[in-house]
Amino acid sequence: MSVLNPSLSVDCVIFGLDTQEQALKILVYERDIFPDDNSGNKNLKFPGSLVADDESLDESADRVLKELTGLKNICLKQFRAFGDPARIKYDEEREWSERHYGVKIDRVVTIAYYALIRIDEHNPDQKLIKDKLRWINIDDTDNLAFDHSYILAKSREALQQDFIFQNVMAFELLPKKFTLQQLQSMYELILGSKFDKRNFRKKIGKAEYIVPLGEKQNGVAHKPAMLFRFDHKKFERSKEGIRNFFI
Amino acid sequence: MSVLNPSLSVDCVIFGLDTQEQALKILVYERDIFPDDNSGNKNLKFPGSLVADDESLDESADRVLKELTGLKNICLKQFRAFGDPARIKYDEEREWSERHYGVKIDRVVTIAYYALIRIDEHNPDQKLIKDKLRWINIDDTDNLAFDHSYILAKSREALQQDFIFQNVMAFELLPKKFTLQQLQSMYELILGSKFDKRNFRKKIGKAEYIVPLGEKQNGVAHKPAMLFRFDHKKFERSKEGIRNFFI
DNA sequence: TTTTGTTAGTGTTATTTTAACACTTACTTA
DNA sequence: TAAGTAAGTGTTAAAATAACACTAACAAAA
Repeated sequence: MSVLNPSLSVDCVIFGLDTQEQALKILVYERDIFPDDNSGNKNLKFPGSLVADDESLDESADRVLKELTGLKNICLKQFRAFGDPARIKYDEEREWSERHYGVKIDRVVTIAYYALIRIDEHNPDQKLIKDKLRWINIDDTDNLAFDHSYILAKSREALQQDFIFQNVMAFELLPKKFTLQQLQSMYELILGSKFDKRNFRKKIGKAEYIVPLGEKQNGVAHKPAMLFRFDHKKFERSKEGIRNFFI
Repeated sequence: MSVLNPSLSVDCVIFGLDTQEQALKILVYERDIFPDDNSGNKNLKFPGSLVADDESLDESADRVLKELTGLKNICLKQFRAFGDPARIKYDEEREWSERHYGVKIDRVVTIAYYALIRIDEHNPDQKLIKDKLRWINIDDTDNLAFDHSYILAKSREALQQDFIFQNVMAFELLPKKFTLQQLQSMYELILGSKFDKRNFRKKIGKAEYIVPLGEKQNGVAHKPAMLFRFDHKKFERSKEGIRNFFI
């Protein structure tokens, strides 16, 4: 594989919903170039690499994600390019990049993608996990490598907008059968705010793409919840009629 | 100026509101590589150029726009990168690019920006206009150069989303003093749909950042309209409270 | 000076949506 | 059988939406 040029990369912000802990996490790759970085997260970066000369940006993102994490068939969404000349902050980072890629690196413009996945279903490659990859809580991400904290902030904005506009398949985040509580929790984690349970359920009741299964949870130490499934076709149809709020 | 690399460019989609004609237009640059292109628009492209090695992407877009059109102090918004290996469609285009930039071109990834301006205020440089630059109606843009028709389609989507989310200063499009009819027309042109006049005005009445001036139009052959102005500070403040629609 | 043409401006109503709020039910485990 | 836990449910007041048609004020033409 020959790289398109040494100045263009893709980076992947993978959001994972941890249904157990009810937390939103991101997948980071651990470098070891700052051995004594106890406080910050300077060693943590998003999976990313240089773009090859025969692939589109989308293809590049898919490939890089697969190579670095084992994750495939993930719906990655490009959301922004980052090209500040000073986005490589430390000399150690530049040196690490040059060693890592085996090319001279001056400046790298990166095209950033994000994806939403369910941690317990799409698990990254186990041997990679042990080695270099980690899920970390999204609120626990100060001072990541390069400008990756900034990239994370922008990816969250994009995610929230896309989520509201239904441009994003957030339902990948839930198990096939889910409860309304899990659904609400997902909304709250993505949008970063809390909703009233009854009002939330009233709204969901109108969304014909969330269909009750007539089954119940079992084995839980409380009243068992109804289970629902998500109807992709109806969801796609429902996307049409959204241009009603302005100003 | 040395280029960062010959594979990375910026392109600027400049939307201009023509208050007279009440039309939304885009600014295109005319090449002459297809002398007999009578039907299509293969010779028309957005202003764009290669990124220099010492500038950020945003700086590059500002510079390129200024060099090619004379426009400056325009608020450009990055919305997407385009990197399909086949986005240069014709050999003639590749040859033109190589002649034009004086470098070998294989493939160019471009970072696309858009801006909204008022045609009668920010006029592009007159001598450039006569030569190479033209405003064309936005519905009149089939088959532009490279993948620029696709870029245009994506820029409109981004514009509409940003407009609804108030991430964009659409009020740059109007004269300092404007009528509600002009305002409504702007909304309709950007969002591509029509609104009821009375309901529109009711909504506007609640937007405290659109303030009546107590003046009227004059010289018009009908009942003169009230004039309004736009209050930037109040607008910025009003942006905070938008996270109320979900699902 | 009157008429004509043109756009500005305005209010009501029925329907839908929102937001706030608290108790009972059904299950497991102790 | 009691205690603990999350599920599930309805009302109401306030606000937002959507549909709808006539009069007012000006310039230009007759």
